[in-house]
Amino acid sequence: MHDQMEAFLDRVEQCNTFEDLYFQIGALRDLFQINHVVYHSVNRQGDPFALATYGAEWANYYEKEELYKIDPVVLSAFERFHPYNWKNLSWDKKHARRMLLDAIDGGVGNQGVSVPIRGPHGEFSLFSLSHSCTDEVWARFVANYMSDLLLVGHFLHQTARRIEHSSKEQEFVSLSPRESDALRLLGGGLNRGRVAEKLSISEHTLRVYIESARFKLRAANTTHAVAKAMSQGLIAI
Amino acid sequence: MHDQMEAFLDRVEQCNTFEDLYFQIGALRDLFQINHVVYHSVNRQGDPFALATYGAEWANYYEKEELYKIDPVVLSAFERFHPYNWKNLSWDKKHARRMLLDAIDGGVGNQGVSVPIRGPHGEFSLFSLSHSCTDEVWARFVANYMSDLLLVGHFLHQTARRIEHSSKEQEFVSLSPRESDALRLLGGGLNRGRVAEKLSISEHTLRVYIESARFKLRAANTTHAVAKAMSQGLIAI
DNA sequence: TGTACACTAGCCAGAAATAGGGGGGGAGGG
DNA sequence: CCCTCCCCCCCTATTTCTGGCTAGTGTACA
Repeated sequence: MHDQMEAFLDRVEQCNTFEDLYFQIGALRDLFQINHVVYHSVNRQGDPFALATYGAEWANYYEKEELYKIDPVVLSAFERFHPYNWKNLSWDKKHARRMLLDAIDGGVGNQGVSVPIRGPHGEFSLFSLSHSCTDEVWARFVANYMSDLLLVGHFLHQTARRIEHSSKEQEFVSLSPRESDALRLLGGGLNRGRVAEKLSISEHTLRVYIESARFKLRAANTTHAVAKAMSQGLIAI
Repeated sequence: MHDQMEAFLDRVEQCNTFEDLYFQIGALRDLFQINHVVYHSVNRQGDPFALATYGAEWANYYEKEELYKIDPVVLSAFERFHPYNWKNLSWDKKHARRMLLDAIDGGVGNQGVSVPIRGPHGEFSLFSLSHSCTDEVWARFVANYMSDLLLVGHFLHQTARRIEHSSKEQEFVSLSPRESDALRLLGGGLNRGRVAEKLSISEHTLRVYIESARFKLRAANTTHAVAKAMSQGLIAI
């Protein structure tokens, strides 16, 4: 199995189009002999993007019903670092439990595991496997292939971002130290007076920084600028 | 080697203190037979934290001279997703080249590879190996152990955050749908008038949501509330 | 069958942020 | 040498946000 995984990772790295990648997603499903494999970007502002072995039916239903708003798999992804078994999420809300039943009906399976993947500039993807089996069998599967899941997730993302970057030129903003300091402190709840005090500059000067940061980030106001800077990984609160 | 890496990852997972982790860092250096191993958080504002096999001399010098401000290894980390060989960075700046010579003098080695690791809430760590050898030997080393480096980096970070989180407890809040809608749209740059319009409620009502969200999140103002909600994964911009 | 909480709506005064404009100094790269 | 970018300071007018009140409906849960 280990050699097969190495070979798989090599094939992923050699993909040059999303079609290639989609094919590898299917190959991985066959390799693991499970119901489904999904890789999708949970990017906040970018175009939604997904490679999934799901049928279009479930995908459309999911999209239309805005299930990502209540899906514990997606919601908890933002909090997680390590791959997580879907079994360990909180399914006690009524909506969530109903969604789970819908998902099982939709052929997704009653078991799943997701790997969160974070890149520069706030890139965020989720790599998930789902299957139908008992809790025990699935727990063993997850434990056995933990390392492989991490690597596959990483290489899928690596390849996806290479393909994406080759197709379009993206502009990344960078903030000057003072600008990011200003936004960070503002995001920390300090008002302009406090921030200026903390940075040992006049409030007027501070304003220049905030405005230039807003301009760079194309933000409508301070709150927007802080939110954008956070989602692009430029600052951390 | 593969079995040894698996065993190593297990030992890392079993660490319960930073001292344990530091011991494993040293063990990894011996396992790879290289000069140095470092794991450190590159958090922009948070408490600096590092586990390194370096001597205190170089570490102090690095810290005192604020070399992280000009170190290409650190600066390019923010842009990278995949592990990167230090050879491929831009050392053409005058400061950078001088720093490199200092580092070689300091026993760091003339070769290195770094693995960027990103977690929730803007966590950002760097896991680096350094050594003294020829470019060719090092390139082979990096290529051979790429997967291992990724896994070790991941598990080091995973364990470090577990140890850190166990020492301080966090409070979890939950927002009502309207509250999170309000914060999400505000974070998107809309002003209160626009948000109220979009949610089809009066601006006065919207304010109640913002204030209750602020209260729940213990935020000083709207910007703070949005930032906190984002960093806790309650909303995504 | 309360009790809690989400959701809705309004008013007012004061504090804070934004939108424009003006100025200057210094460090680094082409 | 110029050009760019970062850094620092000041003014006024307008818009927006915040904090302090009151008060009704509906739903979920114990």
